[in-house]
Order: sequence, then C-alpha cells, then structure tokens
Amino acid sequence: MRLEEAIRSNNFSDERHRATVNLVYSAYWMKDILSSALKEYGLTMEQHNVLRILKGSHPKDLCVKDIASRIVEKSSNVPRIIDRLVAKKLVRRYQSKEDKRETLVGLTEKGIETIQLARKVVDEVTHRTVNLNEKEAATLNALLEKMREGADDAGK
Amino acid sequence: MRLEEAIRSNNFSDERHRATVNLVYSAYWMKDILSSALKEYGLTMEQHNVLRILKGSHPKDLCVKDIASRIVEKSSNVPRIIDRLVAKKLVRRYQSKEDKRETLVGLTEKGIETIQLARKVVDEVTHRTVNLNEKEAATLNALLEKMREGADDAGK
DNA sequence: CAAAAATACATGTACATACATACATTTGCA
DNA sequence: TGCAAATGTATGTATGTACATGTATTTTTG
Repeated sequence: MRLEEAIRSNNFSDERHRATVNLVYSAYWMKDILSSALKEYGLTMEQHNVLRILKGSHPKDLCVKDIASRIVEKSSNVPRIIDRLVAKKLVRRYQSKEDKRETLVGLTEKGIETIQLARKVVDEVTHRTVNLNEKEAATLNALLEKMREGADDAGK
Repeated sequence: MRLEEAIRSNNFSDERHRATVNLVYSAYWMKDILSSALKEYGLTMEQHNVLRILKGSHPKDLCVKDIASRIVEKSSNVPRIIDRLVAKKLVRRYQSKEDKRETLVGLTEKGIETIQLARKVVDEVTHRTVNLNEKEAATLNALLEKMREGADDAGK
C-alpha cells in the first residue's frame, strides 16, 4: 500500500518530508510483522533482541551496559527487559566479581534453544515479507546510511 | 554512523536481513530527532501526529476512528492520546449528535497555535538532519514502498 | 419491530520507551 | 590515603504500544 493510502494524507512538503514519514511508517510495518512471528515463542522484539545479543557473545556473558550498547532501541530500559527474561528462565543474572557494580547476564539452556528457534522463524518471515532483491536491499541500506550521515544532533 | 558500528554487530545473513535492522534503527534515529524538537512544545510525536491530523481537516472536527485511520502508528491507543491533549487544552472532545457512539475531537485556539509552531520546527529539523537530496529521497520512498508490496501478512 | 450483530469508544493489563533520580562501587587526583 | 567524580545499575513516573474486554448506540435481520 502506498503511504498516502495507508495514512490517508498527501500533505507532504517534498520527497524528504515524505521519506521521514515513510521511514517511520515502514518501521512500524516491519515491527508488526516480526512481533507477530515472535509471539509464538512468547517473546517481544526487545526480548528477542537481547537474547540475540547474548547469543552473539555466547558462552561469554555480558554486562548490562554491553547489552545496552549493542541494542537497536538505544533508550530501552535494559534492566527491566532482563527482569522478564529472568522470569522466563531464559537468562541468568549475577554480580560480576571483577567489578561489583556490573551485573553479568548469560543465556540458560532454555534461552539458547529459544533463540535458535526464534532466529529461524525471523529469517523465514523476513524473506517472505520483504519484497526486495539483494541489489535493491543494498541500495536501501546505502540510502539509509547516507541519510543519517553528518547529522549534527541539534535539538537534542 | 554505519549500522554495524551503531549496534556493534555485523552478524547479518544478507542485505535484506541487514535492511530490516537498518530500517528499524533508522526509524528510531528519526523519532529521536523529532521527539527532541517537539519537546520544547511539550508534545510527544504521537500527540503531534494527532494535532497534525486535526489541523489537516480543520475546521471540520474528526471522530476517534477517523483520527485512528490517519495515524502512522496504527495500533496507538487514540482515546488516551486525546486524553492528554484535552488535559493540555489543545483539543476539545464532545459526543456527536448524528451518532451518539462517536466522540468528535477538534482543535482549540491554543491547539492551532501549537501545531503551527511545531510544524515549522519539524520542517526545519527534518531538512537539517536528513542528508538526502530530493532525488535520493524519492528513491528511498520508492524502495520502501516496493519493500512493503505484496506482503501476505502471514504470521499475523 | 424486537433481538442479534456490528460499530465506536473507553478502560484494564502487561510490556516498552524516555527520562530523572538513587545507590553502590570504582577511579582519579589532591 | 581520602574524598570527589565517574561509572554501572536499579527504580520511579509519565507516556505509548498491543491486545482483551466492557458499554452504549446503531444497524441488520428474521
């Protein structure tokens, strides 16, 4: 569906303005698809993201700030996402001995199994729904990165 | 910053997989910039979005479902966003006479002034931070729309 | 025309986001 | 060494997201 139909508006000043709205809309579209796929494993996207990060460093455990630095949603409240993963027994949490301020987090066996299964489903759903070939996806990646270049972060 | 540096990961299966993460990351980047700009008016992006929609139809008031159909974040809980706009006296809310199930919402004078000011700031920030020319932005728009094409919505 | 179905909205809960603040620990420096 | 600053994490509050359920009103239909 074109953006204008989706949000019933065509009141954009130019292509750049349209791109900002299109970008946010497309991200919601994507999150919606992935969230639905993850639901069968009882995971939210954010919980999945943390499990994926821990899988990447396994068997080395990570402290909270390392997880936070690798997460896509930079301002997520990582301790509370971990709370929920601990409650589901997907991760283990303990105080670091080297630096007692740090809380280390590592996958449990159940966590490893869950992230492996979830990864498959996410890959499958991604390929089924993203209607781009590799070349187009590469162009999209390049444009997104150019877009973010040289941002002066003013207004922050 | 390239995606890999931003999230300290380069564990992508292909360009399409990378594009899905890049998309979500870029949308957070964009929301972050716009949210900061809107903060000086005490508005969140969602509240701004609703005001913008009401401005588009002004002086005709809209009912809640019409606002919901035009909003970018499709699953937002529109009645509660309206609650907060009413509390700030930016909109007025009243029962429709034609259909008593409907709640009509319209901008107050203060709401009109606020959305006009906010619109200027959003435009200015968008042009300052989005590092694409019109041609590139048009390509980005086309790719985003192709990406969403033919989605079978499976898994929903 | 009365009952059932559909519609429009409000509200409740769990989770996430954004930001401020609090607390413990470690580091740096006078 | 001792103390201030920095660091790492937890927690509190307001807002938003996702979804289920409740209530009033309108529409459909037998």
